[in-house]
Amino acid sequence: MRENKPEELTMADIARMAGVSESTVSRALAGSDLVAEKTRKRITELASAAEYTVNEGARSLRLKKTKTIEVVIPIEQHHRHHISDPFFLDMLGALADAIADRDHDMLLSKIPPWATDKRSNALVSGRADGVIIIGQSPRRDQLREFTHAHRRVVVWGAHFDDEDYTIVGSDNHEGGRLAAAHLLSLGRKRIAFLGDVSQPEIKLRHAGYLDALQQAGVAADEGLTFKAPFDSQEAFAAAKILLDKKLEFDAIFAASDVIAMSAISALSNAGMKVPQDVSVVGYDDIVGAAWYSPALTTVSQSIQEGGEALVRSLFARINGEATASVVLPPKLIIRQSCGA
Amino acid sequence: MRENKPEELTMADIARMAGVSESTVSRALAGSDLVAEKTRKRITELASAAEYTVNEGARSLRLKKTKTIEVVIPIEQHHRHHISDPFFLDMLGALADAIADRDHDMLLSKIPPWATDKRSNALVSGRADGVIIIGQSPRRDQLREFTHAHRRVVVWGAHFDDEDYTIVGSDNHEGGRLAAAHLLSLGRKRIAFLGDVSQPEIKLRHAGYLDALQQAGVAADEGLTFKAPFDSQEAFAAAKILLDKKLEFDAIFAASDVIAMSAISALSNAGMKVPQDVSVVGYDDIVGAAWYSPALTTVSQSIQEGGEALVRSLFARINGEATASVVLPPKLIIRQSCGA
DNA sequence: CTGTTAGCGCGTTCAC
DNA sequence: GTGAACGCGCTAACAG
Repeated sequence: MRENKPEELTMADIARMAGVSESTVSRALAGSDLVAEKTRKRITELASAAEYTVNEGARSLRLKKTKTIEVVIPIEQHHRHHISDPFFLDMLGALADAIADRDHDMLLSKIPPWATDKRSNALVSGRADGVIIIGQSPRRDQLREFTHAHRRVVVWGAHFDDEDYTIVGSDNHEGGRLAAAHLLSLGRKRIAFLGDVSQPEIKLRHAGYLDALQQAGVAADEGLTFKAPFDSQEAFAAAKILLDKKLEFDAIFAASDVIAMSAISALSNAGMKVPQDVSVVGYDDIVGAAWYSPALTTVSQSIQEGGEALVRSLFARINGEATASVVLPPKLIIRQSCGA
Repeated sequence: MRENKPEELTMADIARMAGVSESTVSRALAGSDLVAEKTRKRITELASAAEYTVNEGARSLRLKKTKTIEVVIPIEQHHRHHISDPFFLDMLGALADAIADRDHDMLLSKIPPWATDKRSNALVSGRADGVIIIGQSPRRDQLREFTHAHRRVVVWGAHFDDEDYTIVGSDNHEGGRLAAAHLLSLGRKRIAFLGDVSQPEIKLRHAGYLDALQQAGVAADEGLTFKAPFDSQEAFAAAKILLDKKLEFDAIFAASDVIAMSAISALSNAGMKVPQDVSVVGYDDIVGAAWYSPALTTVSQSIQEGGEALVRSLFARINGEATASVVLPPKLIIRQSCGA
């Protein structure tokens, strides 16, 4: 196996080969017009022939820019079963595109930067120019402290009036309202809510759901709200409780598509039909939603735009500009799980 | 908003504050025992009080090690619909853990390193110490050329005798055999195959399926093999073709769980029951598989171990050790979609 | 045990 | 237009 080691080639080598100084090579490769057109051409050709590439590390050190963005995303493993909501992969894809478009690298981390037990904060250790955090962590205070201490940070999550950092996210309250309103318009009145309201985004979706009920003059039944975590297995369990308690209900608003699917499984195992017996609407519009059986009616978050907005805001902050939070409009996608 | 800028603190600053030389600070922070216990303690405390962190960029330049691993993963968007097989997220999570365990960073890229149109190869531009490539690309020749030119690379994929790079993956042939054998043991004989056999891994699963048929003395019907891509939408369409052609079949072996789920949707839309009318087995054991309705019988790839094996092999190669490819044993997970 | 010196690979003044 | 010198922040070799 032939072993090329072009990585050992340095700018000085190219300079020597071209019979010019390092400075000239540097300028030529940077496309500076301070260098004669013909020498520039000669140098660039020589460099590419030698498969030379500038050492980004050295360049970063000199320029004090790493051209990399850190993305912190809470993909965690639970026992043997992983919580792997497709939402995260979609978001990751969107971010990867937006970051690559700006010619930067993406550093992926599962651990929030304030958890200093492992590697230190990428921002202060000079490994990244900015940080995107997906989701307000369970420890809100730590997130707040971090965003206060560093300006090159944006976060994806729910909007609250008391947060003063830049946050990008969809209008969860409106999303919840849309879902419940749709269910109500179909004549459903006993709508169960499945989702962990201790999470900011879910809390807002729940609030929107309550508002829709109120607007429709339908009394909300506290007993129909289930604090189900974003985990298929436990969502399934929660749905079973709903059934076992023999509560009267004709619809389910699930805080995520994964929860919705798990609930539908539980229902069908119990012999109940969706949408005939109960209507179900999910949240996220993950890929599987359209091809589930029945196809899932759900609230779409336009993750693509979300990722782009996050990256745009972050670069603005890196450039010292002021940024406002952005609220993306959710969209109700009507398919078959509601029967209309 | 108070703006700390600890990132501007340099080692020289700490040295000055402590009244020692930079070298001593460097040694102290590195935990070297060449420095007196008490001065070391004084320095580390001073540093952490000042919220100083070593600049990793400068350190990398000096050490010629970046402590970061590039992961190339083909998460692509198709029109409006993304191909986001949960498999990738699971793999990403496993890799993130294995890489973090070794105190390294993870650079995520969607573009293979040989596509030089955008940023250059992270390996030669000194942004990463090694590369993990998920999946043999459609351009096998480019992958081969790349692996021949660089030694610090491992790839996840299918094993073929003619490949001479280090490859980690599960035994796809055996997986396919397991799935088909299970179906046959249930008395199913007309087993359709749904999967894109132009992909190496799928091709092997198909071969295993054919072997199982032969071992059982059941004639394979070429007409039952469908070249379905790994995309929910198109898998759904493929399943419909199967139905529309009114082919006689009593089972489906799908090359992925996503395909299996799509197929089940198509079947149930057509009024066919799973597993009563047709048995279905998938591949991957993604999270949703267990909570799907019916719960999916599938072949599990133990992605967790796969990720660990990839990283272990890569670090071995980085250290100059020779590495052999590793084949992980797949496991049949029996649930309800086969009726047994 | 500690300080001094040197240089990792590059971009950028400032001369010529 | 081009080159020489300097330094980004750090670690390692060499003295002492």
